[in-house]
Amino acid sequence: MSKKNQIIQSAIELFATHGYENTSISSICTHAEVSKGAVFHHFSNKDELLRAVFIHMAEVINEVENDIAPQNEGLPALERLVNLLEQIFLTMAMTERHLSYQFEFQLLSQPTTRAILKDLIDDRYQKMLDQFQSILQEIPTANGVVDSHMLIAEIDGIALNYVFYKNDYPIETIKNRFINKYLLLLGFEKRK
Amino acid sequence: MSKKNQIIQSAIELFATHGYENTSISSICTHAEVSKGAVFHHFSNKDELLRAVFIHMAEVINEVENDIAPQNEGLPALERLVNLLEQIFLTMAMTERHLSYQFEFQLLSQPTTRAILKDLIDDRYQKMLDQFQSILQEIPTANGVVDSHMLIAEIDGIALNYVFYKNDYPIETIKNRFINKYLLLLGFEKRK
Amino acid sequence: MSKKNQIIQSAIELFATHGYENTSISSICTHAEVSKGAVFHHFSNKDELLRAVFIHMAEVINEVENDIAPQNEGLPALERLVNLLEQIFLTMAMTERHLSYQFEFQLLSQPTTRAILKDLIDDRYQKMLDQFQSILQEIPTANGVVDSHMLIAEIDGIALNYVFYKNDYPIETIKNRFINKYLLLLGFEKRK
Amino acid sequence: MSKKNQIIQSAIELFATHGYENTSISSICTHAEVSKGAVFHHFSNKDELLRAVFIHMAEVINEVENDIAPQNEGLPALERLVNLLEQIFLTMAMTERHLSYQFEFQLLSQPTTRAILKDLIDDRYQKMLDQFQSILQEIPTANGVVDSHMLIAEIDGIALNYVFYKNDYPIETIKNRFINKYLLLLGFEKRK
DNA sequence: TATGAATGAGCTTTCATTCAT
DNA sequence: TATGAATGAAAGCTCATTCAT
Repeated sequence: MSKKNQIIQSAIELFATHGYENTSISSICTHAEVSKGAVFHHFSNKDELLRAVFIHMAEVINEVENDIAPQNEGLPALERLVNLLEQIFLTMAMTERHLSYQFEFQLLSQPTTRAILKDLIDDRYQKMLDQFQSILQEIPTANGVVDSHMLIAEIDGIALNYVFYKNDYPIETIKNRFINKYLLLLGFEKRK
Repeated sequence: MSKKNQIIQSAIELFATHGYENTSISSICTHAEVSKGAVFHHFSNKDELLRAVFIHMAEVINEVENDIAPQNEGLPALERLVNLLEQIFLTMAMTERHLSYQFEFQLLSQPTTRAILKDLIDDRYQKMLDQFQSILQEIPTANGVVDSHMLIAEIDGIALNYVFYKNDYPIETIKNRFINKYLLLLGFEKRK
Repeated sequence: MSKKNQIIQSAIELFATHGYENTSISSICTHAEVSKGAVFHHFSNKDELLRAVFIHMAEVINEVENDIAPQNEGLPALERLVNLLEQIFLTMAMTERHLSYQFEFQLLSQPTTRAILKDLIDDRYQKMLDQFQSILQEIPTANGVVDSHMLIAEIDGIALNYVFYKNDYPIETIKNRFINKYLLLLGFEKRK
Repeated sequence: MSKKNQIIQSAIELFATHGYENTSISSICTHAEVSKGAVFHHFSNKDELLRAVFIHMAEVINEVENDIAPQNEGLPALERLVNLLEQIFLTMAMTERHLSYQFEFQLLSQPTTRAILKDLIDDRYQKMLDQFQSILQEIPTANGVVDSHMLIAEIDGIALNYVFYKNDYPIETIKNRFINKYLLLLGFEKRK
């Protein structure tokens, strides 16, 4: 792995566990086993490193999603919606993803990091919005824009609470009642 | 207002707008027009100040809620649920509350602040859980525990997204569809 | 006990165990259960408190010595010398005295405290010198001035090492060989 | 000279003259003409700087001693003892050494510094003990362990008093009577 | 590319001291 | 006498960043 990648990997880990402000460049160097000069050679400053980290994380997530997405081709909208939600809850339950979820919430809710990443965050939100809208516009009972916002928000909220309360969280039951709620709202029958 | 209160007020404002880690005691002193010594006279360290701030915020919120709660006495469970949700969305829409919402998400998602406030956060979550459960247990079609968790999580998520995207956010329509979803899930008719 | 005395007692204990510079007025207040105002009411500043502490300690030591001294009246010089040395080693071995020995060495060897107490320290040294000289001048083989200085210095050194190495220190044997050395130097027979 | 050495040199001088607790890192920086960052780059904290200073001083002293020691090879024990004592009194009388003597007493008698340096102080004491014992064990009338402790303690005491009272101190006469005392104790004739 | 010594501003915290009550 | 809130200078230490090598 290149030094640049070592740095990004260590930064992800340390930013996520201790927070951006509480992670010094020094500690990243120690963790990544590189010198301070190396960090500033590859990234002009700490903010740029954070942006690189955010972009890297988005790429990793995209790869995973792209692996699954094609299977949805050609299915009716309702099935695609349910499949998408199932997939989202599935990745949410993967414990190795918890850290990156936590990290993202941190970046969103901290004023400084939010400002640094503003454009990237907005892009990312727009993509999620498009993904849901492209499905919902095919369902006449749906309010494409509003329901997309609502879906994203609610999933965010569930992920937020889940990753922080982990063990005791009834995530499986929530998933089922969550999907059923939407089926009913859109005028379909409950599952099971 | 006592100096101690001046300090807490300034801390709330600055912590919320710049983040806990990015707010120096010095800047709080300047803003509150007190000396550095005064801060450490009243709070043993910055962490304790944060806890005092969190407790103060919870008290203010409680007062508001207690003003409204009594009106719910004696009503049927479903009506109490809808009233509660209406009230939550109402306060969420009050722009003067946006800052404190943002602040809370920040505190929850930042590992350091979360650790400092762990007990207080847990208490607060438990209280919200109890509030929803005491209503839902009277509705046979509800799954008291699960639905309470889900309600809290979804409201969190909507608030999170709303306070960050503000102007463009279709909060009113979301509120209505949100409440309708729950009515349908619990086997009732949609409103309107 | 008066507040003033409470303060002095606490100051002795804390200065001795943590050092003068590492003992804050605040910690003395906590320990003595008095307010900060009380300390500055009785002592104009921290230096004056130190002087009061030093004077108090000297008084306590004097009282002990004066209890024993009269028994030496009328004895021949050599016997008075031996008795005095025996008494000094006896008090040195009292564990409750170790703290005040340590404290004194601290005050002597720290430039700041030494400066604050200069006059008191010099007085005290002069008194010890006089005490030994008044005995030694009656012994023709002694060099009154020099041997007094030497006795004081050596006793200091033994006390210094003893209080720091405590348990393993062969203080009893040292005492005997120490006294014998002086008997031989002054032309007398060894004891025992 | 490297910056690291500049820092150590300045620290020795300032610690010795003002005391460890009364010497700020800032003042060391000014004196050594380096930045604060440089100090903390080379020493993880003030305590570690003190340890480095102590170790450096011990090395310097060792070099001096090693220059003289070989001349003692092969001589009878009594002569080696006298030579060693002569040498110790000689270095004690060198005014440029007074500062480091004072400094050492300060470090020994201050609870905080003593704790920081505990292992180094104990090592150093053990070495002195070994040095005396290796000589005394060849003299049948000596009590190797006890007399070594006593010698160290008494020399300490004399040095302590000498460096603090300097000018008026009859150090030369004390030296002679000191050595004679030991000659007599060990069953030999006085010198001169 | 990469190193790590060096910088200096800024941080949290401590503390002797003052003063209105 | 006694309190304790308030002050502000100064402490130890951290850290992003620069730069000669």
